[in-house]
Amino acid sequence: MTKTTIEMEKAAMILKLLGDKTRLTMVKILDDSDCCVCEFVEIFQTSQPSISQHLRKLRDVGLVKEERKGQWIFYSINKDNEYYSFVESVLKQLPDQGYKLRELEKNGTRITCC
Amino acid sequence: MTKTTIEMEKAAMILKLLGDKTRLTMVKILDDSDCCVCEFVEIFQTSQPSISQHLRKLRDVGLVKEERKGQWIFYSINKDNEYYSFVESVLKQLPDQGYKLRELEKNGTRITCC
DNA sequence: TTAATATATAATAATTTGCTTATATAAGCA
DNA sequence: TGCTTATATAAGCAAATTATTATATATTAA
Repeated sequence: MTKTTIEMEKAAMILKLLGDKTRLTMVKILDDSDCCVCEFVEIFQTSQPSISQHLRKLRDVGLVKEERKGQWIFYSINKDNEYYSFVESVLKQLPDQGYKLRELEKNGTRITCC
Repeated sequence: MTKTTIEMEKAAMILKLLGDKTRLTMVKILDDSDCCVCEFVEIFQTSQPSISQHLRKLRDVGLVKEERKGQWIFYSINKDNEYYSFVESVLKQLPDQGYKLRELEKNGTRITCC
């Protein structure tokens, strides 16, 4: 175990960030596979700005990082983040969300876009 | 491991609840020892209604329970709660907060009140 | 170059949250 | 019984959060 305890204030900040269904699901999905913005828009059936704003919050604390690939911007978990192990310990309690991406593939929405 | 995964929606709800420094610290403290309201007021140096309101949120989802002892009401972790193991998995990442109660003892604030 | 697509950002509005102040209730004590 | 202490609750308010609408930027394709 590489467990260094996290400060209470920082822990509360991270938990608040994860305490939103959309962001929590995003992070859980990203923990398995990189994803681009339009896929999240499809998955959550919500507006693009809303998705972007959630991603920004995650990015602002360094939990996720972005990488442009042509027209698209892919997000991925930032394993170098100081809170990564704390976040992982939460994520591993959650049910797998891989089916959400598989649904996209079934719809053809995944390939079309990314 | 008695790990039954928690639904995403419920997980987000619990994380939001814990995503407040005061509540997170309360729960961490209660995980070690029962505590009464006036002790929390002392520890967090804030108003009694504010403490009561935080406790109510924790109680409303069944994370903590109360027991009256004469004049005082003691709060404790509700280990029967369906989210208990999820919460525990978070709490065990956090630094021990026992020193906060020991400080009260030093001040005499713990004994005086409870 | 123009149009289309993907994304970010800014401004605004709606909702939620957390604190304060005031008040109510319950128990213990003079 | 009346006073004090511990706690809860209600109402009001300011700050924070989230979603929406509008607009800007970057890339690709025609």
